Amino acid sequence: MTTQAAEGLRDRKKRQTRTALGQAAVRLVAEHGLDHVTVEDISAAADVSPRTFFNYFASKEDAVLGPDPEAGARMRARVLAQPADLSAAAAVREALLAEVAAELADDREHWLLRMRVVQQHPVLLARVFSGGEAVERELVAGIAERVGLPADDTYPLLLGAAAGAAFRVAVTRWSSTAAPLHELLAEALDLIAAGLADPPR
Amino acid sequence: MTTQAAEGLRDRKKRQTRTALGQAAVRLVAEHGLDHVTVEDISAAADVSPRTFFNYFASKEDAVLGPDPEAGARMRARVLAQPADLSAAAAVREALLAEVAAELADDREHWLLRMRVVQQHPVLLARVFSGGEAVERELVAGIAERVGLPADDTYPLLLGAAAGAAFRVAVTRWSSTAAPLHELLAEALDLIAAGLADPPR
DNA sequence: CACAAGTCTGCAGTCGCTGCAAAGTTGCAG
DNA sequence: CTGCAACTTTGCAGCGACTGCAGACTTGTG
Repeated sequence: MTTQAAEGLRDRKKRQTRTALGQAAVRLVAEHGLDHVTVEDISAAADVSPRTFFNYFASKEDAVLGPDPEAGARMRARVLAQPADLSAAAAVREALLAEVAAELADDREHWLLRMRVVQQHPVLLARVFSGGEAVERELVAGIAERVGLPADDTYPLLLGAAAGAAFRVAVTRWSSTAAPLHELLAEALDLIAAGLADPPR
Repeated sequence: MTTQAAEGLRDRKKRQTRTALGQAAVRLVAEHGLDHVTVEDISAAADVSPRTFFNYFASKEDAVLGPDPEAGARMRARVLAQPADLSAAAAVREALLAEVAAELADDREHWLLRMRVVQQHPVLLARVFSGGEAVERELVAGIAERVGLPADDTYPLLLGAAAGAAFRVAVTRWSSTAAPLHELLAEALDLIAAGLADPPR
């Protein structure tokens, strides 16, 4: 998120390089498509050697998605911070909406562009939220803690996976409508909370 | 599923090669782990050239997962075949349970081994069911048709994604319990149908 | 200023994956 | 059963992702 004040030259440079790579990746992929952009291109645009690219990201896809290692911890904290009278599902709903809002407020341009890239490359969709990623695992841990169940119980796993599904669907739909993302996300989460009952005709 | 009677030598050989590759892939990966097995190893075990491997599967992962191009159509048909008085969510529930039962009955050994491999390699988990795969898209199409909504409406997309999530969670849990898969799957689907309400303490 | 620790880079190599064209098989019509 | 058309297999050449290693360079510290 926002940059810490007390950090040396070294760390600042690292951060700069990382975001330079991430932004170059998103921009180039948006322009030319995922597999018309090589790691070499991205590195060149960020003015580092291709080898250095892999010191920052494990794969080309990671550079586009900008993993954000703190996102998991944030989601976990958000879930636990919701009022105690909310059900777990409602807490996850609020946490997710808040996270998306915060993310959008922080980095708007880059985030929008990234989402646009993702919806053009479904390969990436699976990795955005769910898929054994650290984010979902942390979220599941938060849910488990909140409801007092082990993290490998069906309920937390499922609520976490369902939240991921709602998020992906919202992003997917977002590409084909004019509606703002948070509305689509809220709609999806509500549908799930209603047990996916048949929609009104 | 079961092999057609009327097919020439040519097609039979193709089918044989495909399953030989698939089985070799699963077996070797189960023994040595996903990235200690090369495409060359798999091809050698199936007694074809590495180049031929790629005439059958687009990637090493595909060989392990054995995409089954008909699975999507089957799921779609199953959803539409459920009694009309069932809600869409219930129809999906029955369809999924039936598919899993049929799959297990058909190919038991190979399927069990494959699932075991998957749970050891979370990278594969994302691709098993969901993730922009053809299966989920067909399922969504079936749901959409059943409820009379366009296939890019939130409801069908979400129900399809939720079914995928339930499936993945069931497989995940399956690895750490003694319970049969269909029970875990039913439990997960029921939880979703209940709107993921807080579990009883 | 010197030294430890960390970072960047080039190099060499493995593996996944693709296009192409030659060689081998199978299906079929005559 | 022969010869041709259609299809499959294979080798080859090549790109690009990704990794380990070791040396050069930079930054933090006493």
